[in-house]
Amino acid sequence: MARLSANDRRSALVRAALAVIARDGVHAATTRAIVAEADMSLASFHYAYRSRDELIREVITFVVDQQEDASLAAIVPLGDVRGTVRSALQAYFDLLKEHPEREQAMFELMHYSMRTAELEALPAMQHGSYRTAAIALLEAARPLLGITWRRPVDELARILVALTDGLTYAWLADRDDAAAGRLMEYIADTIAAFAEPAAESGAAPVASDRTLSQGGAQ
Amino acid sequence: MARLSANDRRSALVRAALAVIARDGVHAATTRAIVAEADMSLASFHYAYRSRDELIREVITFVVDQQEDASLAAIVPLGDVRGTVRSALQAYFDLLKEHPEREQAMFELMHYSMRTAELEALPAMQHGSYRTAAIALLEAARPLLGITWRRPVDELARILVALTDGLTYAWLADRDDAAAGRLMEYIADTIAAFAEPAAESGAAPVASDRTLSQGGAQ
DNA sequence: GTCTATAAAGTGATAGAC
DNA sequence: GTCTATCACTTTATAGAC
Repeated sequence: MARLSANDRRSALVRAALAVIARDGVHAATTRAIVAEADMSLASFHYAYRSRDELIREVITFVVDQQEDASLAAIVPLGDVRGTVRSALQAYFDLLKEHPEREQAMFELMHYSMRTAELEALPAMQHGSYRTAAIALLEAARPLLGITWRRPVDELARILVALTDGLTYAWLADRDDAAAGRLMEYIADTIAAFAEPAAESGAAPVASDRTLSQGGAQ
Repeated sequence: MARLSANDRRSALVRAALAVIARDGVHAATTRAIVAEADMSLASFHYAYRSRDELIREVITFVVDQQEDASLAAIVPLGDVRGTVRSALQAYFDLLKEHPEREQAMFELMHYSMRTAELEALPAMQHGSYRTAAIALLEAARPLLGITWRRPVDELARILVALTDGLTYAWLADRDDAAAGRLMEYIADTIAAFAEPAAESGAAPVASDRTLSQGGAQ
């Protein structure tokens, strides 16, 4: 095996561990499976990491930090609130369909953290980073669409995250694309119902949308 | 150890396994931990079950069946749709707060099933049983409150289950009671927005409620 | 730094006495 | 039926040669 710096080796092991966890689950991510994935010897693992737990801890902080950046914050305003939310959801759902194992791995890693005293704080941090992404989406939409939100953005973000988690879990359980589509329609409707045209603003609202009706939106 | 029938021993082991899983997680539910919990010898385990996998399979089918019965179907109509849904959610949330490990165990067992080829079908079944319970709640509310639903009950059930899953996951992650309370208020509002007074009915509607507005309901 | 070899502990499962 | 003892295997982690 080529000589790698400790940092290179550590990050290679983190990526290998993530690959194993996504493919076979947390319980299958043994040191041997991880070094096989990274094409390393078992001893090299313990040269880079003191213990398996130390690696798993770094895997979890890695995915939490990673999420902080990207996620669904890639907002593409589509004229109205409903369409904007709907397209953001579709982008997320496409990713989920393409790599279901990844989202499943996130869930498993969070449950692992909840069971590990040392990692107790991480689920709240991860959930917080999801909420941060949702807040960014909602805040970005406000000036672009010429709207304001009827309730605190933080509260709407919690609603959006809860719905997205529910969508993810439901689809992972039954793989029902059509039902997921209907659920996304509802989510777009219910979020749009919290928007109202901004009263006074330099930018003209791009479009008004159905902010009051919800039941008949589909 | 007293002599037990095979059935008694099997159900004792299922209960012991559930206790271990709730307390320490699925990965900690080794045959030795389970027989210690049940105060049995290791050999007795293999007298009752061919393998550990066979027990875990029975544990999962047990919790799925159990859920089919009880869950949140204990409906207490409270005059209007919003209050009825809100109180059902509160009852569920009180259970969650009292035994967070149980709900966590459910999630872990489902993820375990998703990773086990033989148990692949169970997550869809479990999710289906949640939806069945939600349908029962929505159907029971209809005549009691003199309302009809604007959309197919199955679709509303999916929304309600997604929101409940999201609520559960969020609270397990951050244990924020106040945020969970606000989320439950929203859920009650958004479900109530799908109700409308029944047009023609023998029973008089108990109360009309805000079926059209949603944003200002809180 | 990287390897092979191995220690030490835990796992599911079984044999055989009673 | 129920037990103790043990097998065969896997796991994390380390020792020591190179």
